[in-house]
Amino acid sequence: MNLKQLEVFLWVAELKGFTKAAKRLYMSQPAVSFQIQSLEELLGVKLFWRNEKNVILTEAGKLLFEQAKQIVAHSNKIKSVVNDLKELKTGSFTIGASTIPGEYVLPKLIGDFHRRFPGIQINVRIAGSAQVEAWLLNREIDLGLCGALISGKEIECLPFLTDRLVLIAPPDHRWKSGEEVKINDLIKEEFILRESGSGTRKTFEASLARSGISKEQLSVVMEMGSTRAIIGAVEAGLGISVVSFLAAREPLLLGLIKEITVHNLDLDRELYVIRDQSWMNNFAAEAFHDFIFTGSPDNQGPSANKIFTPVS
Amino acid sequence: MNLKQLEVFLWVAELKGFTKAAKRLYMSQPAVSFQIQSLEELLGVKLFWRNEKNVILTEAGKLLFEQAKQIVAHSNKIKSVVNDLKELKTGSFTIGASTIPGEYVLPKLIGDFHRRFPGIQINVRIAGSAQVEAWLLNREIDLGLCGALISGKEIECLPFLTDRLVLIAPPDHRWKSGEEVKINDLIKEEFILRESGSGTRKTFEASLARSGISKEQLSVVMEMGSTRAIIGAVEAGLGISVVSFLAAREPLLLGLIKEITVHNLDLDRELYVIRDQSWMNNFAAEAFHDFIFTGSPDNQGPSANKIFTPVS
DNA sequence: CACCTTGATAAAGATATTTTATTTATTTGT
DNA sequence: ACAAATAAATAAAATATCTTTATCAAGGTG
Repeated sequence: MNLKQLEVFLWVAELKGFTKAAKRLYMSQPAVSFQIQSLEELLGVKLFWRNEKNVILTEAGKLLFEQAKQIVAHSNKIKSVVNDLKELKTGSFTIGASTIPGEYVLPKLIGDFHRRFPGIQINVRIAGSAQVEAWLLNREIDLGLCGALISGKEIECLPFLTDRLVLIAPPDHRWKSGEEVKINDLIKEEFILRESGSGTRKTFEASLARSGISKEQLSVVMEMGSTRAIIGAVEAGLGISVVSFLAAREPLLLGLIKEITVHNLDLDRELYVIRDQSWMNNFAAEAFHDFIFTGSPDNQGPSANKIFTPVS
Repeated sequence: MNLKQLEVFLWVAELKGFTKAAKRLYMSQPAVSFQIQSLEELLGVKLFWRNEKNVILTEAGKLLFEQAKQIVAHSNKIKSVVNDLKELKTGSFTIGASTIPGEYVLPKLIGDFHRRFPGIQINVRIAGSAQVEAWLLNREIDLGLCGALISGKEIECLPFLTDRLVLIAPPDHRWKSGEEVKINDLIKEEFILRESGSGTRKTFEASLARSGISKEQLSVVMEMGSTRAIIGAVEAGLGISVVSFLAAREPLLLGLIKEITVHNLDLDRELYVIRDQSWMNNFAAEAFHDFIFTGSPDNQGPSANKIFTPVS
């Protein structure tokens, strides 16, 4: 059997005539006869009662008519369903993000994207950078947002946002807000930091190393797995810290903590979108990837991209 | 789109390989590649992620997989549904019958037929012979059972059962049960008869005419539309009548009425199956038509055919 | 590094479908 | 009733489509 046969059959039944169906289908009448005959032969029944002046469905024809309508409709629907996928009217993808981009960048991005493409379901996973990379290689996520790369051999990695780390201190710290201190002054302080291996910690230690200070010279009094918890600890006067500006912004504005500038210490760090080049493209994931750089058309890009210079 | 493409697609997806699908489908691997490519081109999406060692469905492929399974299953079902019709596992037809065959022959026939072909739905209409013929020409019924024909030009008409009319009288009538009376004796009697135009009445009048008695010579004291009602009236002593043996049999056996023989009066009459030759065949109706003559295989024909000589 | 498996591609060959031309049957208009 | 018209069937040629054989390229394996 064959969809062409069914389609021709439906039109012959609908228009009650081989010639009429042929015109409707832009084919010759013998071709219609041929399709109907081949279908009748296949099924072993006459489908039409050909007679004086009219062509009428037999019982088997009536039965087939109902079934064929459904099949042809269903097969046409396939095209539109696949098209919906291409046109981002439907679809889904999974994005993984490390904590800073996941908590401070992704929510707004997702919000804007969802407003633009309401039919797309987005699944989000948040964990450490290493886990995000593992998920990607494992093909459990379509895209990742993270602060640092580990292996990176098969992974496409594009910077999409420049974050910077800021030195924060409790409001009652002897350094004044906005004061510029020297790098060596840091050695005397007590630090509360994210665990080793976290993107933030690695960035900070790399910056110090560039300024000739080894990580062992710092006095780390506490390690915490959550940037928000660290900020809370700094607020409480337990020590000072270096955290992503993205996370510190609100407590800074509220005066719960203060920012200290360190002379000559470069604390900028890129945030990256990562993607497995060797894996297939998912329309929605690709659209989101583009969206990260271009932003929504009806909304001049995610706010994070405005605050920090977007990097193509 | 085309069912072949979908079928090949399903097997490639199922077996996760072009070569494996090719073997399963008894075709060459390039033919499989061709079908998948043409489908991908048609839909404008990649359906498989072809890679080292494995072939994996893309998102669009997964979507298509679900739809294609249904379509292919549905199209396969068509063949079996049509086959059920051919094999009389399903189907329906409408039969019309005049009162005598409809009430005394058809019930048993239908019962036997239904036992033999339980999937077939039978619709029955009962009315006068003229109405049955009109229904047939109007194509409202597939078959008809009746006692007499009117036009008959386009109608195939086969006798399937010989009925005979019997003269019945009340138990207390002066004629004795089984007594043979002369035709002229009938003129002195008071008759209760079916209406003019009914098969029974026409047969009776035609028989009388053959014996030289015109219908005006009879004294008809009552006309009734129902044979059963006539028998009741005869029981009650309102007169005598001539009715189908089929209808009179039970009251005769119970002694509620008695049968009188009329010397030299031929009251046999055929019952006919009628069919419109110029109309299409319905599998179930045709099977029933055959069944009327051959009877059920597991049940030596309908009892009516045993009591009266069946006529081929 | 030779060898095997898997899918893609090209070109020839085989099928299937469509068209043009014609036939048959029936209907319609005069 | 007879020519013209309409509708479907059929035959043969033309075309389109699908399949195969042969071959290639890439990746994995012993």
